[in-house]
Amino acid sequence: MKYWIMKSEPEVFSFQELKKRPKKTEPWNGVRNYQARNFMRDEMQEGELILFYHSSCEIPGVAGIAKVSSKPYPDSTQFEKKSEYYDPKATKETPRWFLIDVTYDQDLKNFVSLEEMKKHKELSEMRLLQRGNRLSILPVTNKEFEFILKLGN
DNA sequence: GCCAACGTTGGC
DNA sequence: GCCAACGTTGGC
Repeated sequence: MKYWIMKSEPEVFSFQELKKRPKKTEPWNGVRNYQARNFMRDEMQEGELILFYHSSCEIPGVAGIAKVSSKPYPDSTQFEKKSEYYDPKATKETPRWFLIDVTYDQDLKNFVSLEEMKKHKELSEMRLLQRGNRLSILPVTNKEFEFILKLGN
């Protein structure tokens, strides 16, 4: 069982919007970074828990808990000419971009801000907090996950 | 809006 | 295969 953190700009797609989806589920499309793709395609397993992180906003931080809810499959937006995520080098025979579905799991009582996370030495090794890190999907250790869950509840 | 850090592209 | 130029991310 692995744990993950996935970043989303709340103005584009927030944790609250995920919860409001009819099936509380959303395909995590638009990822165009190979490392992040590889996590989705090769490592993420159905049922694994995700810290849903809000980035590029007034108060960045973890907004809630989600879970992986599908096996990997091709991101359909790569084939759509009108999509901002269109990739002319991708074909249906050899798709380049894969994704998994993400489903709402649980709310946190409190939003756990980036500022808060930085205060705790228990989280000092988190990849999210290392400088220069820009990956939108990152693994989180069991201890880090539990610690953040505790901060939020 | 700035800028550090990094990923990607493309000429050679 | 190198590497400069360029683009993007994301906190501040």
